Amino acid sequence: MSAAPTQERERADARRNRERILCATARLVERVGIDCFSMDDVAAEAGVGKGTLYRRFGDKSSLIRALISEPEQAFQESLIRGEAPLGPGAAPAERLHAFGDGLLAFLDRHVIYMQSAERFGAVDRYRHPVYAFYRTHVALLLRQAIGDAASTDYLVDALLGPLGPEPFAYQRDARGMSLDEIRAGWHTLCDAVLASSR
Amino acid sequence: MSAAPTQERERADARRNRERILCATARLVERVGIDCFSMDDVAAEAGVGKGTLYRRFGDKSSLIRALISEPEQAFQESLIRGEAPLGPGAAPAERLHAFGDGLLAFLDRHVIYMQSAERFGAVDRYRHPVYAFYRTHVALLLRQAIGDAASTDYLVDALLGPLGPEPFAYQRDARGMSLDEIRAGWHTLCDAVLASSR
DNA sequence: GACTATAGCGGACTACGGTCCGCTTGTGTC
DNA sequence: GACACAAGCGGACCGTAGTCCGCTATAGTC
Repeated sequence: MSAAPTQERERADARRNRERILCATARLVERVGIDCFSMDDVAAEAGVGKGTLYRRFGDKSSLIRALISEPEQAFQESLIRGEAPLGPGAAPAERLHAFGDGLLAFLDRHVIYMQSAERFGAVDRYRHPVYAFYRTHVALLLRQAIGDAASTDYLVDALLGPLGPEPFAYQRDARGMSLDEIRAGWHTLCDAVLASSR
Repeated sequence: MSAAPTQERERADARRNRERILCATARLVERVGIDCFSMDDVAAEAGVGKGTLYRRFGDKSSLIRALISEPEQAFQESLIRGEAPLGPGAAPAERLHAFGDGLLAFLDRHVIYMQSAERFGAVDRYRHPVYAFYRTHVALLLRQAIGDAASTDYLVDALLGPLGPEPFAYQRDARGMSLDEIRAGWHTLCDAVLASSR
């Protein structure tokens, strides 16, 4: 429970309250489930005022995302500096497949948080900085793999589409697909796209 | 402004109020823009109580969707009974392309409503009956075109993904793509998927 | 240790979506 | 036309996300 100081200097009470809030939120999620607690509940559980909550986390969406910020940042880190095939060193096509596997594994664990955060979020998934990050990554790999065609940019979004929280949750929970089936499906899609410009 | 009686018998005052509400909503949307009015505003503008609003439309999402229910139903109708290539009579692959064009044209006109409805909706896009309808349609065409493989079902979702309100709005408004560029991109994706199993 | 500027705090307040329930009005029956 | 009854109505009410601003605690300075 730390979720990045981010600032150059953090006052002691601020730090204490940030941790309190994150712990309280995690406790509430475990006790009553995600989506079954209000921001007032969090404030009460943490023993802070609502103003403090919003000063630190902006909105409910950010608070929920903060709960999974560590694994999310770790995944992003491993894309840039991790070991091949997720990180640099492998062939672009191979890295692309590894990226899909990695993101699907991440979703399989954290999708409830992602969905909840999205429900309360002011910006949709596509406008979120994290999407821009993934987009850049996939665009680079795709261009390396199949070169630069008019529709390459579009195909990036097409590949990222099924890796969003809603489609994933739909496939897994509503359609009852296993993680392996979803993975296999995405690899088929990925191969189709990779083959399209060759 | 009618949006389907749906029931076997509708009382006169109920009908009158339904029309009032729909007209008032349309007027508000035009005056202040979508998302800039509350349900209280609608009730006041229509001259009815809030209870009436919710009795007829369930929630804000449904109210907004009701505004575009006529063109939406017309589009669905043309998929089933319309002229080829959108309706029956053309080759599956051709119908698939026509479906994408048609849905993108629909989105281009109504995406603001779709997004707003989704923001307030209790169920996400994938759980909405309309998605199930499109899904069945595309699944049928895809199976006719490339046969039944393990991942065919997944590819249906992959094809429908970029035809959602959020990705469309992102591509058009945030990325500045023209409708033609988006169309071309989807056709590329569609062709890639169609070629994948041949 | 006293002083000060300010980052941080807290909770009353607002706006909004949605519910509830007693009252009204339309409709079908005689 | 009178009656009964149910479909429909309306607005007070509730819970929740998010704001605002006067007050407090902290961290540097001397």
